[in-house]
Amino acid sequence: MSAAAREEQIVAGAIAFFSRRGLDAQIRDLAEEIGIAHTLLYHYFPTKQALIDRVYEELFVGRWDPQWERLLDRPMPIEEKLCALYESYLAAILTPEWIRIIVGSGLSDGVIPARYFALLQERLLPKIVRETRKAFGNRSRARATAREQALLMGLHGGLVYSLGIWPYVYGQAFEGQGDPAMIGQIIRDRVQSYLAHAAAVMPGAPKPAARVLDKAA
Amino acid sequence: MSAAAREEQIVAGAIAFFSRRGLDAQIRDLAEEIGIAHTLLYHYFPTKQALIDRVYEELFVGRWDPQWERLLDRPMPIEEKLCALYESYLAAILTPEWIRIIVGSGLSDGVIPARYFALLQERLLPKIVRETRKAFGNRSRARATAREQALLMGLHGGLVYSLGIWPYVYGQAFEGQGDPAMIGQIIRDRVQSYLAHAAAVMPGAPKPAARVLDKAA
DNA sequence: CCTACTATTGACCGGCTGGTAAATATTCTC
DNA sequence: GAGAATATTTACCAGCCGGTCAATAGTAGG
Repeated sequence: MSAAAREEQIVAGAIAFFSRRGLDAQIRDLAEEIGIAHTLLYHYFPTKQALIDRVYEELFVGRWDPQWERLLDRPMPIEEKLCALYESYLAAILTPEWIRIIVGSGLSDGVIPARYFALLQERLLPKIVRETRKAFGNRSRARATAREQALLMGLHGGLVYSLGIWPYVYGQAFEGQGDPAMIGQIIRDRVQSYLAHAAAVMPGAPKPAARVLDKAA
Repeated sequence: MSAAAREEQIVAGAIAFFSRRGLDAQIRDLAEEIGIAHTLLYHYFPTKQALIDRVYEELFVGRWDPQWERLLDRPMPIEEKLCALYESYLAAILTPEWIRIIVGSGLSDGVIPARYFALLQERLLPKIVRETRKAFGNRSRARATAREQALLMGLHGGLVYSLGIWPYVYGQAFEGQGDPAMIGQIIRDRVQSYLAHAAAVMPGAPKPAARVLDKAA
């Protein structure tokens, strides 16, 4: 087997293996799963950490799509924009490998989430807040308020949690899992739910704690 | 030191230790942290697993509050009901120990989340769906639809993710962290966002994919 | 005090861990 | 097809892991 092909096989095997068994799992087991002696790994990667770094590159850098940032600048209704963004974003990250490895890394040394969320917080989230404001006629360029951030994290986290962590970390199935149409419906519902309350948390919004639904109770 | 006090000290130490280092961490390190020989642990717990089981009891069974189920039956506006429920529920679970240990267990054998979420899915979530329907005049007793479940998981997951996983698993601070007033505000915003779209996903709701905000874009 | 019980410890075991060193198998080049 | 380069393996090491065992320190009751 050629060196390049072997290396790819090792990286692919490592992604599958570490996502199932955690980054602390033993490289001897990984080697056995691939069908090689564990020492051969050291021919391609100097240490276990180097292999893990390579997994990070493949999974988190490699799956980041610069289109996501540009998508928010396109002239579309805000709801369509957010739905399109999350359809594309979630399609990239909602795999057992991505979810389990970033969560596992968060529980251990946390370097992977630290690097990844710096990217997310810098490139994507502030832009979403700004576009949300624009959609409601709010031209403010001020930094997102705590409430705006929290509401957006509710949208973002709600999707990642229910479609990623829930099935792949907790092993809980949900109705419609694996059905792209249902995923699209869930995204749309969550985006609409986000937008329905977005205006209330923007800077200069009236009556912060108004109970909008008393009449319905 | 009395046997009972020593045992409590060990359990408390184990909760703090395992939450920081993961359930795979070595009991020798735990013993050193407590200030005892690691063999003394075996005087109080026959195996490492027995100690972990005890941690589960203390943390997940011990913190479950039967009031949560009853709270949903009280005659209050739905928004107040959900805010009160999540204030109390999140106060119990939003600690590094609770969050990190349940997530860590999910990544390894998954027995703790399996047991815990069975409780949640049986005792709390269906009742929330039913109360939400009632608040909007929908008397249906049918099982929650996939969209209803997903929207509720959006509320639930959005809160757990942004207030629990984000800080305690990913180590990302958020504005207002540790401020009870801000937590209350975030809960209220998320509950209002949930309720604002709840009617649209109930059984018999009109126009599933209507774009409610086109005009705003 | 002495005895019996229990809390606590140090020494140790077998198996596993990341990593090294050297030997062997394979492939490529001329 | 010889020789060099490299892919791959076998044998090994030092340290760590959960767990056992027997010895010691401490304490409560008579």
